[in-house]
Amino acid sequence: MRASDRAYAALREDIIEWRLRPGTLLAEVEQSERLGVSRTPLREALGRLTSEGLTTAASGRGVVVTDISLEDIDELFELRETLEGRAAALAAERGDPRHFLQLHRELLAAPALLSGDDPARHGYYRLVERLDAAIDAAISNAYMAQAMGSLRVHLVRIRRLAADDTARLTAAASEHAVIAEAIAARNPRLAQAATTVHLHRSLSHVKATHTPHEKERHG
Amino acid sequence: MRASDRAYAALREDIIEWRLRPGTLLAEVEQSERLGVSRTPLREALGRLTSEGLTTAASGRGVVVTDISLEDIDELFELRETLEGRAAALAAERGDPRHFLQLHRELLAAPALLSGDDPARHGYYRLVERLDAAIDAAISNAYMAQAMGSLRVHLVRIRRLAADDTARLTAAASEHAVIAEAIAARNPRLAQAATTVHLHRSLSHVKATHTPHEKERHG
DNA sequence: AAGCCAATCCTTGTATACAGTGGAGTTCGA
DNA sequence: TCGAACTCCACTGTATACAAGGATTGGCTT
Repeated sequence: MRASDRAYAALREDIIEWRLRPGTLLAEVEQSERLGVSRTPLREALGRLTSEGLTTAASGRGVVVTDISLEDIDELFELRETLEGRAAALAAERGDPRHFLQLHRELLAAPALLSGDDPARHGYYRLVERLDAAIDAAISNAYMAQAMGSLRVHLVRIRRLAADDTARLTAAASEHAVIAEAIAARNPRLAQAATTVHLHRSLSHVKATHTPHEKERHG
Repeated sequence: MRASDRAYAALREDIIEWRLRPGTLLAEVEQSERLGVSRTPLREALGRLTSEGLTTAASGRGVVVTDISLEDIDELFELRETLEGRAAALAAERGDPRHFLQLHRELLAAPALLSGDDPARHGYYRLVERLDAAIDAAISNAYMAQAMGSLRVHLVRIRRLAADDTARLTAAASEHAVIAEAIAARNPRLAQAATTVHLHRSLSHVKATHTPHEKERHG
């Protein structure tokens, strides 16, 4: 694996996992020494992060980790509703019903994944990722897939802000199940509506859990 | 201006203007000599182009100019309809009607821009860009603006494929005028519908003019 | 004392040298 | 004659040295 890939992956995970908090200045020499690569591949990694929006170029000082506020979350979900709503509708038109029926069944059984001893909820999130991937594959539109992919980077970052308690994840699983069912039934309008409902409930949850911490300072 | 910016701008324009055709291999030394910069800034430029999708990394050989086929155009317009349709609706909800009324008036007068001696249609395209910018500003959503911006890069590239004759541009101007009027009237559904109509007619025109040349080879 | 200017330092931006890997071409064997 | 393997070359990937620019801090002036 290339050194620039390692630096990119390490920095990306540090930002997503909030080990590098918004506003943190990433100086080239500092980070290159920390990650054990030279400045050249590190610069490439920073360039990729900046193009994704995870970092912002600060003229003359370096790059800083991009801030993500409540306003950003509203904007992010507005775009998300636009893209994922349409994606669900297109998947309903084009997808293989059997595939989504299978995902529907697994999503109905998701509470079992949440009750077990899996604090990081890997099993659950993996199932949701499979639904996303199935929708991506069904619509077979590279441009749309790329647009949604660049969105998901920021969403994973937000996930860390929300207290994803078992109650919310159980509800989310059933919302996902409705989406999968609508796609399997080849009902585009229902699939889009179910996606809209799910996203609004997710957003409400994030804002409800995050607002109390709003006053804490960062930097 | 930085050398990497110059290299980026030069390569980007070469690709958009079809001076560098799809499939062309961009070797680092070759391009760095041609553009008069060293390999380091050139690599940064290539990285940016690749993240935008204008070039694709070919393992071990370098980067090649991304192909853009008729299928791509369908996919591109599918995403475009999703994003721009929603953007028009949001602009109708949030924009300043006076601003869009002004654009509406100018778009009605657009045929005058097309009849004059301006072979590159700069005046016309500038007016359309102002409408795009006004919609962007009205929705005030950085994520959505970025998504639409990355789309427009590819659209400019396609524009070169279509024979933008005066007849089509005159029709397009009147379609744009309808969109501006709907936004000014604060009618989101009409704005979205007008955008859908406009994009479908644009797509039909592109496909009608491009299909005859489909068989020509490139590389 | 406050504001402005200048100088210095730290930072990014660029060039180039070097290493490693992948590909293509050629040659040998079946 | 065709296929496969090996070798060589060219290209990318990385490191480092150097240059240039901006920001910050100190001193000077008002």
